[in-house]
Amino acid sequence: MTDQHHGDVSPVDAVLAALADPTRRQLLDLLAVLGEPTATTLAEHLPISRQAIVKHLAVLDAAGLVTGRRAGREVRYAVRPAALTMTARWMAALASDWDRRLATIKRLAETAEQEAAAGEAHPGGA
Amino acid sequence: MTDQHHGDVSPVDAVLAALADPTRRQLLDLLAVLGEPTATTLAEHLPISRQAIVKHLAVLDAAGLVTGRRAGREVRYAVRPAALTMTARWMAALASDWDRRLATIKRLAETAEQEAAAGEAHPGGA
DNA sequence: TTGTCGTGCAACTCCAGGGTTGCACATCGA
DNA sequence: TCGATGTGCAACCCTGGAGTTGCACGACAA
Repeated sequence: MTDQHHGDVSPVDAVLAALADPTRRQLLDLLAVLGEPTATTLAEHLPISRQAIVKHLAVLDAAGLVTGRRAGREVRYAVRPAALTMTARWMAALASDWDRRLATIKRLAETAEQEAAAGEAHPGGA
Repeated sequence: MTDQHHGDVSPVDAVLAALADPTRRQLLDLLAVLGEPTATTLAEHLPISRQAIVKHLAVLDAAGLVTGRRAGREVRYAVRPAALTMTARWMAALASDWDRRLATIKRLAETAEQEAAAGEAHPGGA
């Protein structure tokens, strides 16, 4: 009933949920800056435990915003722009849809106003 | 430490948090479709109470995604595309930033690889 | 004025998820 | 081989917020 025309069910759902958390956004920024850090490295840059970071990375991974490559005994994480780009596009489309609808409503309102004015001018026009 | 170059502190924060909830997105869609409904009207279209809807509308309003106009004894809500557009742009910029960084990293890696190969060719080069 | 309808406020329940700690397992260097 | 380092798993606490119900207040119509 809600996302019939936009496909909300898609990754967009997970991406928005993932981006909702400030720590997660911080993590993404950090990821972009550090290149391909490990969870342990990231933990050194944030005031939370490594475990918390791993959980966040799992969420980001599920949203397709991040990938983890195993390298020996460590796991190197990197950012993935694709999902973000897709979501940005989704949002832009939604916004322009709203714009369209609002413009239509405004136009209708103005038309109705004019017709009302015309009705006032010809009261017997009923 | 996180939003120094993107200005994360801005409305974007609130917008993302607001969009994180599926019910809220549903509400936005409904808002766009119905034009300028009241909380009560919206409640008739969703499986939750009016009070819950009012709370959601408050969140959306705080994020700048919605406005409420008083009209007599009722309040008519309407969608506001501006904040969404802004957030979409923010996301797109972030994504392209990631792309830039990833490209740089990749290029550096390839360069290092070539130099390593050159080093192999001239083992005494140290 | 009275009844009705819509909104606003407040208290309450409930659970998802952010964060922690503790420990077991695997990998690397010596 | 052994110690060190990094990861993975599991149990646990605790707060935020989604949702509910109940009621008081304000605005409209008769």
